[in-house]
Amino acid sequence: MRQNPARRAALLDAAIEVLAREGARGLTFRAVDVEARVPNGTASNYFDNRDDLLTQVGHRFYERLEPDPGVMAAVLEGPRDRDRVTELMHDLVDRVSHFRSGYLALLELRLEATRRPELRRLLTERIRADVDANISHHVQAGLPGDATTVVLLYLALNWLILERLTLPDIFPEDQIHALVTDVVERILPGPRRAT
Amino acid sequence: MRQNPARRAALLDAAIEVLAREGARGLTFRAVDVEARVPNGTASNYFDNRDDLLTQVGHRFYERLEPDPGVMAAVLEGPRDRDRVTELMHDLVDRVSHFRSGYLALLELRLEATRRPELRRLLTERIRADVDANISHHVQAGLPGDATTVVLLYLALNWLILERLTLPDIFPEDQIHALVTDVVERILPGPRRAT
DNA sequence: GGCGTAGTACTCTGCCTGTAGTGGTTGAAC
DNA sequence: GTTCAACCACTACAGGCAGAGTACTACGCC
Repeated sequence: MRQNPARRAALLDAAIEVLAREGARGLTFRAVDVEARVPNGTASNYFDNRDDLLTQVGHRFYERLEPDPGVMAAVLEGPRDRDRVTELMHDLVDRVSHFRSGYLALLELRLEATRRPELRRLLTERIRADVDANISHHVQAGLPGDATTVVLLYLALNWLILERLTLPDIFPEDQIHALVTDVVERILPGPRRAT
Repeated sequence: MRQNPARRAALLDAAIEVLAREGARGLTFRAVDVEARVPNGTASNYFDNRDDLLTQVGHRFYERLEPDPGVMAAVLEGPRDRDRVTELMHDLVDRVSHFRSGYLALLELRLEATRRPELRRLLTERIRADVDANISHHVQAGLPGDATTVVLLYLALNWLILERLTLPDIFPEDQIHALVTDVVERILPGPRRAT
């Protein structure tokens, strides 16, 4: 089992791309080797088996999603009203949508988690932490809405992104934007701008 | 190319089960043969190739999801207020959740649609029709809320179901129930019971 | 009796895994 | 500064395995 961390990370990033592009069906050691432009058999040297690979991909995904200090700090600026939340949600949706391969890979992992207990444990832990972090961050930033608000935004926006990335013609691009605004308006009642 | 419609349907139903259980990775002609308890090579005789198989699975899925007249009629009974909507949404979530293999198979198909234009066209068409039908049905039944309401319920509840089916420990079962109520309460403002 | 299909059996192919072996690089010890 | 050891990249290969597809036989229905 080789140890070179940079190479391991490169292999995992390649695996994310393969997952998104070819699906779970296409995720083989060989495909990872090719995607990472690395000699055949390299992935075999870094991962015990497919299960090991998938679990490490899960870890890697969240490693790459580590909080962006800039974005976090930006939330603390500006007003704390509903229009601000709308802005933040637009940013969020756009940011996640732009990491298309990552998002699709995560969906593949979710489906794989259905049959791999260890992967399921990992994803459950990370996603729950993510939701909790969103809630406390939202509340502590003094933004309007409670924990339930944040969870409902999480639900609706996630499916909206999924729809956008898998079947983009269901909701055309301009409608997506309007829908994000609608989501916040309906889920977060109250005045638009702080009075 | 064999024609027997009953056998074809049985093969497609088997394919749905395989998709849900083994994922897109496990969906091979052989696996379908085994699942349908049919001799090896049969699926080869019924489908040109993998693409053909997947597209027909998409058709079959929606064939099986044809409107349930009983459920449709039930909506027209009882009051037309928010509590009624909450009830209906609870029923909906439970009904869809119970067709676990179908829902998971559809998710697999969505991801496959990312790389198969024909499948994407098919799913786009059927899902858009589904959303539109939900909207007109809701409005014509005189239930409170407009088209946007229905779309937002669609978004939030779909992700809730996905969460429930793929990572059940994120939101424990009792919380799911409460969340459905929350979703309706927040998205559909107004009095609980008709006055 | 003929058409279509179920069922059997077999081959061919291609891909994937895992590993052995070699050469090179780096880092440490002296 | 030289030597040695450890690690790793890379090549090449063997073995395996499952799946696709197809001839062929048998059977039932019209």
